[in-house]
Amino acid sequence: MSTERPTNPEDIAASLHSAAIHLLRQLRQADAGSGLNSPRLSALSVIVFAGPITLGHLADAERVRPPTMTRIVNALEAKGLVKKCASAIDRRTIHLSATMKGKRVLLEARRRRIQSLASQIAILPPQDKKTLHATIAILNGLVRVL
Amino acid sequence: MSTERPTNPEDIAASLHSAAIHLLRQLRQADAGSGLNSPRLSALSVIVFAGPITLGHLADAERVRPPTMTRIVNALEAKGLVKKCASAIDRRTIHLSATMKGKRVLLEARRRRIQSLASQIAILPPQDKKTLHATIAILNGLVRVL
DNA sequence: ATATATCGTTAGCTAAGCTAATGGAAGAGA
DNA sequence: TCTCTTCCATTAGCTTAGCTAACGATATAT
Repeated sequence: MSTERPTNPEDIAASLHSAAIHLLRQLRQADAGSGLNSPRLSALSVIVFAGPITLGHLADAERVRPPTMTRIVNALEAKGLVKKCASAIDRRTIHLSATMKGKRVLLEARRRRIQSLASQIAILPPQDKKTLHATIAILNGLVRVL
Repeated sequence: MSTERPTNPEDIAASLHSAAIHLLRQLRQADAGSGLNSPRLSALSVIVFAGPITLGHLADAERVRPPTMTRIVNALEAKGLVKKCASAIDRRTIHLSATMKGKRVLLEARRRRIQSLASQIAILPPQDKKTLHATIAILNGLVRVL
């Protein structure tokens, strides 16, 4: 008897993993228009959506060490996309937030990424759209647990 | 009237994008045990599953330039994970394939990634598993078109 | 036979990954 | 109040990865 079963957790996990890799690899192609490379775009994204945020938390969120994030943030600041504010409460830390320019650049980059995917989703049968919608809640639950 | 609709393509696209990012970021944590960094692991993965493959095609698949892939492949070869074979047909090209050691390292790394995800999927309700299973086919179709 | 195109490599640049060490600041304990 | 420990981000210094341009060897077209 085959172990290939529709709801075998290992098979689902492997296929989800593969699909996510290919999806992001494709979507990343649209980033060339942003003028930022992947690590910078990713950091800016977290600052825009989760800011203000400390450098340590940002490094945690991006799974890199603080020295690495220091350089990335310095580059974003030099481009006028991010600003640093010292904390009045704890002067060891800095609070990072996006400038208006930074928000604009990030949202434009995100729009480019999302747009081609959205245009493909738009032509799917309604049942497929519903399936995708249901999947998102499941995936969000999985990611939170991991 | 709200534009937030369950099957609005933009919303689905944005949420899928975000979920994929978070999923892979989480899974990438398991890679530390492999002894390889992300670019090398990724290249090895393509060689194991799509090999033998030329350096140019591998660079295309990974969305980097040939000089970048040359260095990554040289490092993998130095570690005994990959071997290069000159082509008898076209002596400009080389064929890359994984060694037994390379396959072992990659499959072990992949097992680590998949395992934690599979253990979470295993405890989902059967309906959620079916939803995920249905989603994979849809996602594979989307990725192919992009 | 010659010119053009292709494949992968090398050179040289910038950026990103790391650890260790550092300086400044905050907190805990005596 | 002083001292020690811990915390936060930066700097230094290393390796690796990203790029383009140029190159040499090879294949293809004329």
